[in-house]
Amino acid sequence: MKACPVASLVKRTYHHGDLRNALVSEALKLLEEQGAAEFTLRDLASRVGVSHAAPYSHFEDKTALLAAVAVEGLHKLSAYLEQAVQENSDPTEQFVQMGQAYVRFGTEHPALYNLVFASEELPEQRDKFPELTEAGSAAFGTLTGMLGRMQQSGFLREGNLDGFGFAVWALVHGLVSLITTGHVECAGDCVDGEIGTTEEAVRASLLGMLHGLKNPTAA
Amino acid sequence: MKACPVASLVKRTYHHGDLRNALVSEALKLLEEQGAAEFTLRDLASRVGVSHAAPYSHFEDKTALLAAVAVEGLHKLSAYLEQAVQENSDPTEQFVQMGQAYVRFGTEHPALYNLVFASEELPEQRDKFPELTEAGSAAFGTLTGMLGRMQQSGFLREGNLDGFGFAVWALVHGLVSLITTGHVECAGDCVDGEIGTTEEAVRASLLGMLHGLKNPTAA
DNA sequence: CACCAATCTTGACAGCGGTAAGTTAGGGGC
DNA sequence: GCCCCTAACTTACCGCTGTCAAGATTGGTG
Repeated sequence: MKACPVASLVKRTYHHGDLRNALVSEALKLLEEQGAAEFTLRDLASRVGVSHAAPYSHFEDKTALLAAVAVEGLHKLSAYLEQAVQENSDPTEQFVQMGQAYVRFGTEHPALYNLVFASEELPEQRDKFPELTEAGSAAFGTLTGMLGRMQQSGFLREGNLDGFGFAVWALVHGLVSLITTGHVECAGDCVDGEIGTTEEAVRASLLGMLHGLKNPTAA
Repeated sequence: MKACPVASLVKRTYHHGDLRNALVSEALKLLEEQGAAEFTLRDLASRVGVSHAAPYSHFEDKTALLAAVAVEGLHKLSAYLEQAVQENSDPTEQFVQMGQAYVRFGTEHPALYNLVFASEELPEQRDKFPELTEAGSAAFGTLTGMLGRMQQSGFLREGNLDGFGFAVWALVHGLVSLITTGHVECAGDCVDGEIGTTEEAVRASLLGMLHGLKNPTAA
């Protein structure tokens, strides 16, 4: 009997063939279904159809496995952001749409987002996973790239680009975090109420920040 | 022998006398020393000098214990914010100082802050712990209260107060989260470098957001 | 003084991440 | 075509965790 070279559900053999990728992609699914707190190596392994110790042949650690998943998440996030750049030409709309794309990614994949940005263990081991830093810098670069073009065209005022990026990133990151943890509805009853839908509130926040970064002499 | 009515280190008796408060305050210390991930009920119990199951006489759950700790954290945060209001009269400075006080609280007590705002289990069980919602609303009220006074004096433009508060809160929350998780230095090498210290970057971000909320006809 | 109920201890359980030693089998060298 | 080496996988185990049940202790009330 031939071994199945790619991950599939037909007839497991002793050697899986592509366990590493199967683990990462199944972990992504698992994170969509449940939170990161309930995420278990043993559960993941049994879903892929291997024993609970098999992942240790491909990952040093649970953290190392999660780091690989986080890299995938960052690539996904970058795709969201790039799309917003390409679909809009008007600078204001490009800015707002990118911010909303960021928030959309976070709210559509809360566990994955939390893993990437709110987890405590990944940052300290970041030097062990250079891919993680690369993918993060790429996403941040998409943001500062857009800001740079807006600045060069005179739409944004002078100032350090990384500083602008930091402020914008903090805003959208905070929006995602407050929305996904459910802190929005409770402290003010503002969402879907007085200030309209969450999306409108996000747009308003982004416009506020953009106004602070704008070139005052521009239209 | 008389029992010691307050928590103390002298001669444990079978009945502690004030175990509930002792657990909460020791948990606060423990969170200062180590992250929330390493926080263990058994460790906490042994530090207080009781058996590992003793906390279950006072808390239904580990989550319930953490909820009580989170309430304390929110009270501390409120104190930080109130202080910023009382120590500044100039509206711009009051706004910036409150934001910086928020960020200072988060960076000085990262594990406690994370427990309150980034934890995944507390929100879903918030209806079980009404004190948690109350304390959160109080802190949010300090923010919107300040914004309301600034709006009434004409310093801020018209608009929904909760919406403004949501935007500002998201910004400072994002700042805390990015700083404490260490995502700032890596993606842009901006802190303590090109854009100066973290504190300056925080101030600049707050000024940007404030500018977007200002009344354009004001000075 | 006796008893009750709250408090605390002891001991157990399942499930977790991680390790060590043994088993299987794919693939290169002959 | 065969052998054997090694990577991949399994099984069994460890210490740890949160949680529960049953029993021990005792302050306070009648």
